[in-house]
Amino acid sequence: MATLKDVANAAGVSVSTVSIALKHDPRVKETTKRKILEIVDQLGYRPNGIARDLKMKSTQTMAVLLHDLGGPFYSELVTGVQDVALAYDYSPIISCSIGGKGVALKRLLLENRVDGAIILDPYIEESFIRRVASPSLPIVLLDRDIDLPYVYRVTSDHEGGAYEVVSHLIEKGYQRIAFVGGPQRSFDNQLRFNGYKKAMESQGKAVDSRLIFAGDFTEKSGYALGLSLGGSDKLPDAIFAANDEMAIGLLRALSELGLKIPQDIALAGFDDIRLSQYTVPKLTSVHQPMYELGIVATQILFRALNGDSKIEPVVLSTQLMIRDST
Amino acid sequence: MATLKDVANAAGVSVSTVSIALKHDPRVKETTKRKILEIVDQLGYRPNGIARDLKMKSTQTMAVLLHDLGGPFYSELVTGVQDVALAYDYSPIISCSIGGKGVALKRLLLENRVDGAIILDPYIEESFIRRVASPSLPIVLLDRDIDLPYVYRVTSDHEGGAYEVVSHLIEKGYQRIAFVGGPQRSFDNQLRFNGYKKAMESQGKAVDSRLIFAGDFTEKSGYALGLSLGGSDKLPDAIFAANDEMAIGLLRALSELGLKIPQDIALAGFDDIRLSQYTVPKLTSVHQPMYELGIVATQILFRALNGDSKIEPVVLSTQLMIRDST
DNA sequence: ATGAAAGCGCTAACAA
DNA sequence: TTGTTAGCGCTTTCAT
Repeated sequence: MATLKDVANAAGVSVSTVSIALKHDPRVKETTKRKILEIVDQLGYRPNGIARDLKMKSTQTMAVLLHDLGGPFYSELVTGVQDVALAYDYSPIISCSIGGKGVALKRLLLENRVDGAIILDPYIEESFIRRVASPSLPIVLLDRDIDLPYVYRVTSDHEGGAYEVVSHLIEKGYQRIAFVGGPQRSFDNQLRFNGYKKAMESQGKAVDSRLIFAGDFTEKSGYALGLSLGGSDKLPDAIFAANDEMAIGLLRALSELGLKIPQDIALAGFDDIRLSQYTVPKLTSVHQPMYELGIVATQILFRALNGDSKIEPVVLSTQLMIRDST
Repeated sequence: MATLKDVANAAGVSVSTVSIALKHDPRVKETTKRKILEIVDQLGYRPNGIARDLKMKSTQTMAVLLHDLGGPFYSELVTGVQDVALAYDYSPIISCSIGGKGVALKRLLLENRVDGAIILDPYIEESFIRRVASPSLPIVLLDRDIDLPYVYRVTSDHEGGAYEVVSHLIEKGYQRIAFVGGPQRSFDNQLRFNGYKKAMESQGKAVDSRLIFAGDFTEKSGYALGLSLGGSDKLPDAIFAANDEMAIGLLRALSELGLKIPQDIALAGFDDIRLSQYTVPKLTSVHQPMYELGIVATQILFRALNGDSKIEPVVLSTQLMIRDST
């Protein structure tokens, strides 16, 4: 692998001349520059970014840490991130923690291989985030509620979205509206539950604990719950599932039990994953602005990178997608 | 940011002692080590990976270059990559080219920021790949047919999968089987067409050019084609779409036209995306072994990284998923 | 217009 | 058991 020095030697000039010549610095004569470029080509010289990063103390790279790539919105999120990063001449690199035992995490964040990070991963521990966040490594945290220095927050309005969809159910005249939640410790889930609760209470409906069920955000858990629910005698007349995966599981189970949706029981989800437009009936859901989330998160990261530390948490509005299941 | 030197000074020892102490090298006395560790903690010292990479001329990092993350299989692929990479103590970093104008590509591959790469992106140009592939940067190319030094190939058996699904249609008794293809220049598409052709010819059916249609792998193109096809007088009795997206578009269009599937017309896709299990009727498709693809690609990359350059292209078998649309 | 030299933070061979 | 030193490939200040 040819280095700057090799090029310099071959061209009969010094490394510094080559270095600046490659930046098209006007200080170097046209003729020498041309010669240098020729040799670069001939030797197949490629700059060593690592050496450059070391010298510059900057990588022009930011990490986007996702739990897994399977989720339906990551693509949109990353597109948003990229659109902003590009303008700053930064490259986002994506890493998913699942299965990686945190090796990549450590390499990227703990060992200064990136200038900043955007994290959407409920499984990365708060202690780790606390440890790595610093003025030289600001972190934007999505969908989590952790208040730490050098950590900035952006989230969708889970509570508002849930409030809206449940209000919609109430308006439609449904009386006994069940909530099928995800993991208790999930921040999103809590907010969605809060929205459910507030919507119910604002209509003078007390939250009935017999109408609260817990799944784990998987389709499977929704399916299981749907089977037991559908078989019980006191069926609710509507269900708000805290995410679409579970809603789809519920839908499948209830349909198999011969229940008509929404006539026998209405069903709404959250996330607006692609599948919800294809189920029969199409699923009412709440859309999260993932692209905007990516945009905003990245903008905030750059503000922090530029020394701005007074950044308030941002909450982005969701959008209710009314379809045929309600 | 504290450096090794800072730690050394504070501990009253030399940098090399600190350096090896942090690797738990038995050469350094327990007591000094303990003191060093204490200072490390106190100063919040974090090793600078960049400096290390420079010295070591190795990043223990590999790039996984995807076109976008929206695809349904990337998650599985990456999981496969990670499972193998972990065993070699390597970290995969993912980058998607879409929208990035190749900035990230250049930074990663051209400037030696990774030790190797796995590429699944039909839009990265051959000339670029040729330029960057080298003994010190081997590349594993997925689903492409480019024969270059230091470039190794792994692909699903697109042709075989297509052959199998079309044979299945023939066995079922369908006579006029149409092919709805993707972009002409797509390597996958060509192979799938070859499979279609071979299956037809092996049954003595000539390929009828009036039964060959071209879309662009999007649902939208399938939908448009479906509308025009469904409205024509000479409807085929089965369609093999070169991917599920188009098949789903076709399905939607044909259903809207009141055609019954598979009674009026049968339909099969390719890729086995998640959605195909949820359409009505469920879509017959061909499953690609994405996880294995990730595994095999990564294994090959490590073989190459270890100096093995005699590596034959690998083709992995697909699996026919017969569902209700045929 | 070009060169010499220092130094980014680390590792490892060699000395002590 | 610990320290000295050179050097990875680059950028940049200061001379010339």
